[in-house]
Amino acid sequence: MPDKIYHHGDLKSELIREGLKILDTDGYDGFTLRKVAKACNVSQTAPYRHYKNKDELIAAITLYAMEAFDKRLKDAVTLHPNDPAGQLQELGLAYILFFTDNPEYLRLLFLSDIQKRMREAGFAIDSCNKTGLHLHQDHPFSTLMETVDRYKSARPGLRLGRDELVLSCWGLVHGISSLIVAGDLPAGPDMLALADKTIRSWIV
Amino acid sequence: MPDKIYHHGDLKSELIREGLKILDTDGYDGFTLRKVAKACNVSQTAPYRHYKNKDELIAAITLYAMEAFDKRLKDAVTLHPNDPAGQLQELGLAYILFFTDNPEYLRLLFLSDIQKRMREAGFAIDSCNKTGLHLHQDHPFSTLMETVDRYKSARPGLRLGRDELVLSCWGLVHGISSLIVAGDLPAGPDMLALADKTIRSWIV
DNA sequence: GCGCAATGTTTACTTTGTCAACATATTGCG
DNA sequence: CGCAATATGTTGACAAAGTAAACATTGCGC
Repeated sequence: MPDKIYHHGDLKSELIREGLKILDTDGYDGFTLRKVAKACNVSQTAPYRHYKNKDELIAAITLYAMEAFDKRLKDAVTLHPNDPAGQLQELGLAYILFFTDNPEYLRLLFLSDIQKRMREAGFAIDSCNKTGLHLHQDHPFSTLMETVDRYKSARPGLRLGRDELVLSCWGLVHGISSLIVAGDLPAGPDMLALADKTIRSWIV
Repeated sequence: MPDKIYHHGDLKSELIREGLKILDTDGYDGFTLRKVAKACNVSQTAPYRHYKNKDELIAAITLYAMEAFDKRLKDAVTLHPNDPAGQLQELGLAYILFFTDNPEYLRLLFLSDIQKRMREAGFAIDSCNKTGLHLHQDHPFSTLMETVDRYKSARPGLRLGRDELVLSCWGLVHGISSLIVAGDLPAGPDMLALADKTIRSWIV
């Protein structure tokens, strides 16, 4: 059997997997189409058969990461059936953990210019309307919003409005994630414990 | 008088100013040393007389932006002498406004790989220690922490600990800023009003 | 004034994204 | 089954951009 075959078989998805590895090890700035191609044992221009250009590969990787993120959040919620407060707290921690475990994902999901284009293609929040915050269906963050909504229903006396609550929860966990990943807050178990304690103190 | 002189006079700082403009118009990905040089009317390699490489110029620009950010926060605090809650609320809004007004700054201050190096060079939080969150002196975020500390002193009965409070405030405004800049939350006056209302509901 | 350090320029090399032309495998259709 | 169309890969080449080396010009301290 030859060491090298002409047709790879599943290059399209291996490019995503290898690309993710390279993002992990070399960072966003070190991410190179040629590196990804080499990791897949194909010529430097082979990726162009599957993605129009570098940006499209990154967009595909982003989509992949987005699904992983959504799954992680949904798993967290599942841990606490019939306990809206527990769900919200677990989801918040999962949100932070996902990004501290995979720092490059945060840049991928929230910082590449490519995101703007993706959002225009359907993965977008409805533009600002008077009726409040809504998300396109199947957006990973819809999981977050639904969890917040369930929590709010279970706490009729809450002084916060629905949108204020969404913004508080989402902003808090997103901000903590960002600050840790950026290095402005120290990573490590102590910080995660503090984050957990902080989330808990707001929710309970 | 010739249209072109050999010695620019103050290239080092004009590179920062022009670089900032290019970041604004072309984004981080479109930022090019050659473009900056051209904007300053010097040859493509002239910047190398003042900065070792592209990263160092970006680091210098970042420092410049950091100072502007710090100034903005300090101005916000000054608006409410002897009113810790008002200071905190005003600072939170200023934090968000600064980044929604200058979206590229957020990437600059929190996303470039260069930041890691800068933090190692002194602009760093003390690595995680048991005694809580502290910042290197003169760090822009020390303004935030001091404001939080004043607020906490004025609210002795607060159930939140000091570190939880810092993390809450910082995380919240940072998260909201990030989500708006990333495009996951709609920009615009409605959103800013909601953010303001949300901050206010937590602080007061 | 003169020499040296600071500041700019020219040239050239390397990496990387991308296109065009060509090669090979796969698939669908008579 | 045989072949044409299509999908997938390869090679070669070019342009943009970071950067180093060698050279040019200016200005400052003695």
